[in-house]
Amino acid sequence: MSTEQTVSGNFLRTIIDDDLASGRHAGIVTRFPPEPNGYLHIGHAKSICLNFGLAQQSGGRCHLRFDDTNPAKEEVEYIESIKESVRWLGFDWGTHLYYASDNFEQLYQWAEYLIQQGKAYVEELSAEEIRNHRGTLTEPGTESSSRNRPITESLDLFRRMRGDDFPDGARVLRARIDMASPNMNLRDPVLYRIIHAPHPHVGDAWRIYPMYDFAHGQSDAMEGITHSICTLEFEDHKPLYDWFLDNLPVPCKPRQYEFARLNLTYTVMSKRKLHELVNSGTVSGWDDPRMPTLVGIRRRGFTPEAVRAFCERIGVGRSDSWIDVSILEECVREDLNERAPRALAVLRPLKLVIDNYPESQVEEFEAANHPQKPEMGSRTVAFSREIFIEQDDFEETPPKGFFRMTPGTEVRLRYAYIVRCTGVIKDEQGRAIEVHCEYDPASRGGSAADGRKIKGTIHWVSASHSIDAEVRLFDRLFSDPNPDRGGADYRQFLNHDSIEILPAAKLELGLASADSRQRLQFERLGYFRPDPRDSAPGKPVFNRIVTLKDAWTKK
RNA sequence: UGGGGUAUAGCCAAACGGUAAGGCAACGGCCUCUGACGCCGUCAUCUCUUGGUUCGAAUCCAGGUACCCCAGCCA
Repeated sequence: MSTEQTVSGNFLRTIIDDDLASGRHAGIVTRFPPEPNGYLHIGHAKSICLNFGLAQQSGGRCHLRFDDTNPAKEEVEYIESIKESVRWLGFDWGTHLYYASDNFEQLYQWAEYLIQQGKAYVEELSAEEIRNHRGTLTEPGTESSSRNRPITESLDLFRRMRGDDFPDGARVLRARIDMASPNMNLRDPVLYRIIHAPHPHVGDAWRIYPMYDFAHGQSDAMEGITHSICTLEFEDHKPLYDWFLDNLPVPCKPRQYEFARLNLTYTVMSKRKLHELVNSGTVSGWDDPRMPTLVGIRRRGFTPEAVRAFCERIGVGRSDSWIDVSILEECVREDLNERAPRALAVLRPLKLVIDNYPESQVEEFEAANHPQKPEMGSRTVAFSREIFIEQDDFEETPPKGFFRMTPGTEVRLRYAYIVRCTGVIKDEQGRAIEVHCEYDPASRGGSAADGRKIKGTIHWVSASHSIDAEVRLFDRLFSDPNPDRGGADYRQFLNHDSIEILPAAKLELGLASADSRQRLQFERLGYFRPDPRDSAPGKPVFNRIVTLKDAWTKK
């Protein structure tokens, strides 16, 4: 059934396979149920890949359902962005797009049904009073006098709640379960509250809105969901989830299963904190390339393939886990190494003059677009007497093991010639501003005529055959692996060097017309792509997606 | 302190009573016109801990310990 890639089993896969094998279910139906109150992030990607992936692998289907039960926090903007991000990740819900709000009438009827059964009642205590009645983790709650209100009275009150007879907060509908339950969720949870706010999907049709607990399971049931997969913190809600399904005439009984949410190092994932980063101007927006949002990593240049590979690689379990962000970066490298054409670019230019090269001469060298993939073709790059090399590739007094350019030794200019450094010109501060060298005319193309081995190869760009471009380098948003650690203010761990803008990098000519759909490897530097928002025709602004692995600077 | 969870290598994660998969990282080596890529090798006598059952335990039982979640009219 599945392809050659052996997907290692996880506990959810096992449950589904068993259910299929035992005939408990003829087909699998899952759902991804975001609340449209913010943008999706990499943690959601894990859930999306899980839900859609599990359904896909078992020939079932996965629904996209908006859990839009709280109009005070939800917006159309988020609905659209979420749809866009799920599609970008590569998943298709087909015709199965749902909104919990489309079920409001049925949910309302079911709420009346519970009242009639004596299993729900209208409460007039304030939020604070309800809290005080709830008890604590170790002490049982106390029943409110509303609990024994006659059914007809609750029914009348509930209908008046719907009919807009009360202001926000004046009444709620509660389930009548057990104020002494050790599970706080069962201490007569609130089912409906009054909110006077326009709803992003159903407009002003309602004044009362169901709580998550009253909407989620029933919506699952109405959609015929077989496996309702959510994160661990909802485990305590499962008895409530089941209570509704057992006490209401629902068409089927989905089962809830929980998995551990994704935690990524050097970032934050809570919607509240992401909102704060955006609203405080710490980042430029939800799609800032440093953000863990899907719109952010998309703009940065990560591919959906890489994100999916990441979700596959990290696995699924029930123990709290912290995934190192370098695993995500490695997935991006693996994907881009295969498909990104190579190019030459110098980020921090240092002029190199080849003294014995004819003043006005220009040569063209052939450069492979991918060293392992001749089918990706080649291009020509212009070479002349004055070129730019990377500042990091020159050291007047090199550390041990350095085999780039240094006075007296030879180095290869990729695809061009072998040169020997003859000297350096420095400014008053002692910084190299111009390096001089002589080339070996017999090494045209980069290979020595006598077969001598040249250890170092550096990249370059011809001074008069290059364009200037802005290049943006991104680093982790936080300097601590876990900015949430110990309840401290995560903002104190902000990495103030998380973005570096290089205003005048030198790029080989062909890059002037680079399109934001292209992702390139700048040889020896990393993977880059033109920023889709800030690039202009003929004037790209490049984002560094991720660096190349570097065994040298690591030492 | 009530309830619900989780503990297998630096980070994830398999193993379902039969003798600790795999990935990432790390380390050593090879290759190399990208210090990239690729390739080869090394990497848990042991599964939080203490006892017990068993011919045999990461798996079963009992007791500890640590960490996470729950007292929203959020999801």
